[in-house]
Amino acid sequence: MQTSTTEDYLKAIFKLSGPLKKGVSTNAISEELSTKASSVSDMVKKLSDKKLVHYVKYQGTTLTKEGEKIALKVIRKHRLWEVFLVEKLKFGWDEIHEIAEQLEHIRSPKLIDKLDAHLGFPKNDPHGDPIPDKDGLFPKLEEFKLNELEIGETVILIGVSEDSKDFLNFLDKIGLKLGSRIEILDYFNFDKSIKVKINNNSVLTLSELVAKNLNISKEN
Amino acid sequence: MQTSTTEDYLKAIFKLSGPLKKGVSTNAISEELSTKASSVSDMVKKLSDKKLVHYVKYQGTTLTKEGEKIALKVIRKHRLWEVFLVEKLKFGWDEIHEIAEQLEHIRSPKLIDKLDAHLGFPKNDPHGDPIPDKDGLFPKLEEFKLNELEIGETVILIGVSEDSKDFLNFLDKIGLKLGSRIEILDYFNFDKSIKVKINNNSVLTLSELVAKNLNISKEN
DNA sequence: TATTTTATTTAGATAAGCCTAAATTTTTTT
DNA sequence: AAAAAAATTTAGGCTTATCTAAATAAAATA
Repeated sequence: MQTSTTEDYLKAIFKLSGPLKKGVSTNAISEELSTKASSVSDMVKKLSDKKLVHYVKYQGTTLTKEGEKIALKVIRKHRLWEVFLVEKLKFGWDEIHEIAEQLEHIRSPKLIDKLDAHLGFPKNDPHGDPIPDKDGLFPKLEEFKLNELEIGETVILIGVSEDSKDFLNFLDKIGLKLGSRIEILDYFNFDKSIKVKINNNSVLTLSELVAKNLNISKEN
Repeated sequence: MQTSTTEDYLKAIFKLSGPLKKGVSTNAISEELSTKASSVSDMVKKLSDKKLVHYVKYQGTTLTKEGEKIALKVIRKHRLWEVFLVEKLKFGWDEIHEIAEQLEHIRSPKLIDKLDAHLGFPKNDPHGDPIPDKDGLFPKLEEFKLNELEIGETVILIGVSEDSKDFLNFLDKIGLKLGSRIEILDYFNFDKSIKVKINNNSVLTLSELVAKNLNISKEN
């Protein structure tokens, strides 16, 4: 049975890993949890002993299957409690985070299932974030094509519908990878090309053909 | 800001002090909290440094004003959460104690006030125990023990003084619930057992131990 | 490439709570 | 009142999670 500190670490690592499950730096964790890097070094070593994370010195940390399972349970609890605080207790959505940070550590599977039922099995928390189900699965992401969006939206690349070498090389060249953030800047009707900003960085224009082959999703 | 261990100690001392605010022995505390006497010795010394208890070596412990204030806040939270678990989440009254033991440590004055309102400002928890108000005051109500009555009287079960699973299961088995009507049929002096009729229905004999742990009231 | 800067890890302490074993005080029994 | 028993406290350790300061590795820059 893990401590609530362990749960906080796993949750932080999950959050920082992002959709691509990238390795997380010691400094990033220490900032997220407001502790010192040395404390994090200590702790990830211990989590590694418990097989909750993969950790190689100087090379960042990722969650194991088991670690992710725990993280998702905590996130589920956090978000369900947030729904409770807003829907039932009439809190403002801006004052619930700290309270949910405490409630998320309450240990009782039966409690969280009953809470879930009491709330009508919500799919999202008051901030719009998805609530993992009992098995740690997020409600399925709605997939879009890049050319089905509005100007101003920001999305994440989650796949491609075309896997020719040419196409993949092209994506590589413009710096688009799975998990890349794409912001829609403009849409040119005459040839249906789309001006985008990639990873808050380079700005370029994608042809309709390219846009149609990018599978994207709103952030999770 | 006190830790949840501190809160557990203060709550235990409050409970063990009884209505006469008697000094509490180290052993009694260690038994209540399932720790060793030596740990309690350590701890009460620290609580004394923080002015939460009066402690004189070998002479027992009592709460200070401040210590009692904190204890009452924790008890208030515990009992309000118990109401929530039974009324809103439909838990059985015999399965809520452990969960409330955790919830009672959640820190947020606003949360507990909103919870109180959400529940309709209840005066008693599901076991019938009174809930202290925001200022730590108990609602005044006339309570009796079952073994303090005359033959022929009829009363209502409003609470229990013992919440072990065994006891609650026992009550369940003989059909005693909060609100049950109990008629005193006979009183056997030799072992102080009491013959009663429950809900105008079953007739049985309750031992002195059981009788002492039933809180009853003449009105409803 | 050499040097500087940044990130990370190690070493050594600390505080809270808990434990066992031994010492001491209080209470009970003879 | 003396001896035995019970209750309590002290001494010395342990674990978790934290910290500061120093050492080391990696990355960035000249």
